[in-house]
Amino acid sequence: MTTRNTVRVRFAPSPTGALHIGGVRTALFNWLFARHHQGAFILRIEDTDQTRSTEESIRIILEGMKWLGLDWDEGPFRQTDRKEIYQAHVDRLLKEGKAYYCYCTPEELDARRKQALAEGRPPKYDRKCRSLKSPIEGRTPAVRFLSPDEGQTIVQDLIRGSVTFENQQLDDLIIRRSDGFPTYNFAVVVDDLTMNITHVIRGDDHLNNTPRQIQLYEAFGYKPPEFAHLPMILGPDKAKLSKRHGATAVTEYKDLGYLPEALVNYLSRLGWSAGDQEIFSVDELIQKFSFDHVGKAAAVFNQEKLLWLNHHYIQQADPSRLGDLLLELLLKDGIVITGNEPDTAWLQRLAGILIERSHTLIEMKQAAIPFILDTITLDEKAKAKHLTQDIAPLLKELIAILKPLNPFTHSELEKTFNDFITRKGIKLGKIAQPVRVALTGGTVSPGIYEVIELMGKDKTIKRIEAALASI
RNA sequence: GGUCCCAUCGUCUAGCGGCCUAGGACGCUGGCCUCUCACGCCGGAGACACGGGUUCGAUUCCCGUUGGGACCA
Repeated sequence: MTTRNTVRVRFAPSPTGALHIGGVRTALFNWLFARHHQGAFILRIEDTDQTRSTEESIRIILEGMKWLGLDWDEGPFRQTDRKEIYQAHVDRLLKEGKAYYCYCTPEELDARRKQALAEGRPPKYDRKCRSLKSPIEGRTPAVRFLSPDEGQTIVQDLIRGSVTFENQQLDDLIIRRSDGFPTYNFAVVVDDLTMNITHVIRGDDHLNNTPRQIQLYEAFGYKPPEFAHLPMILGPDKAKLSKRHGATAVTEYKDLGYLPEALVNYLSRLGWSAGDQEIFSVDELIQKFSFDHVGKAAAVFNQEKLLWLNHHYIQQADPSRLGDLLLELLLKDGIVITGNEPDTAWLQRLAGILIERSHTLIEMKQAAIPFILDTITLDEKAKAKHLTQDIAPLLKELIAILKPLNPFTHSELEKTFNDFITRKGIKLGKIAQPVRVALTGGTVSPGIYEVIELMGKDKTIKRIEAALASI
């Protein structure tokens, strides 16, 4: 193993809420890159904001990652466990004269900023405290990084090429707040360099933070890692994706009946491509992923396409898995009671006939209900249209024919129905639709023979009788 | 406001100077199939933001404009 060249990447979410779509995409690209290069994927929890961080969020994030199959090799590390490390690094910069104490209060800073603006000067920190000879009594200082004020800092980005920042534009970053906590930009650098991260892959909302981070690496005498800033994911209104755009948390997608592979496939194609290919297995993604084909422009999240992919993966899914997932949802809704589960093989067959019409597992569950429940309610419109007086005699006759039918199978049913309509001189639709309404309550269902076969003789006859009674 | 980023069909994207009368996918739409709805199959509408350059030749390179976005404040 060539340690020197081993790729090490990390995903570093803040546990201040659910695991969001944008975060998942960042995690996914990191993970794909790591797996592609047989490197390490490290999970780090950025929980220094203790007022907003919760254990519950951490749990939800880990659960979401597991659900998607994004396994990590190291961690989860927590920033709150690493306070001494940040402290040591602050001390080092202080000792080397690369950082200094700042006693300015937010009010003072704000006043001077406004004044600078009013006088037409850039609102940059004026380094007032740098020349301070002794501490100001009664105040706890923050620590600022003494950043170079000449020259340029160039970010070499794997996606964007080189991006140049004038050092003059960057002011002396606070690295430790007066409450003793390290600031975000500082903690990230200390973490990434102590964890030997080789590639920092994150959203491009961090691009502007990058030059100051590079300066910190240099102050510590380290070579900065490679950077790759991914384009943002937007809502349909082209604003940054947020809660008001509907479901944004991974757990919501799970609850909505999406398969993890659909979400992974969809997200992988948001900002990345491999020619005309749309469908990718995880192995293919790992094999084909590279930054060469990651785009620069932000991408709008498109529910419809996700739905299409979900449908695709439902159709591809293993029947036993679908049966299990279906059962899980039915139990959750109390449609099926524990201890009274339907036969596994039967459930799998049921799932099998429902997949064509199911874009989500929830749709599948809905369509499964008439097959499980003892009684159903007929849709009023469907009933009015198909369960009419003139149909009643036909249904009665049909019951008489079905009762002795054995075996009660698709092919036998098809034969029976064909004989029946030939004898009656009617089209199949004339009888199939009323039967469909009687059996499922509505006008939409899988093929009528599939429905009848799976429902079984007893239920079929009972329902047609019930429908007749309601006419 | 300052800094930085971005710009191909409604959306995701292919395109890395001539293969482009711009390809694929979702969505939309016409038709076929058909016991309903779907699935599937066949077809259609639909884009290089604008203006300058560079070049024999620009979607592709450069500059500007416009329009989005992010970060900081």
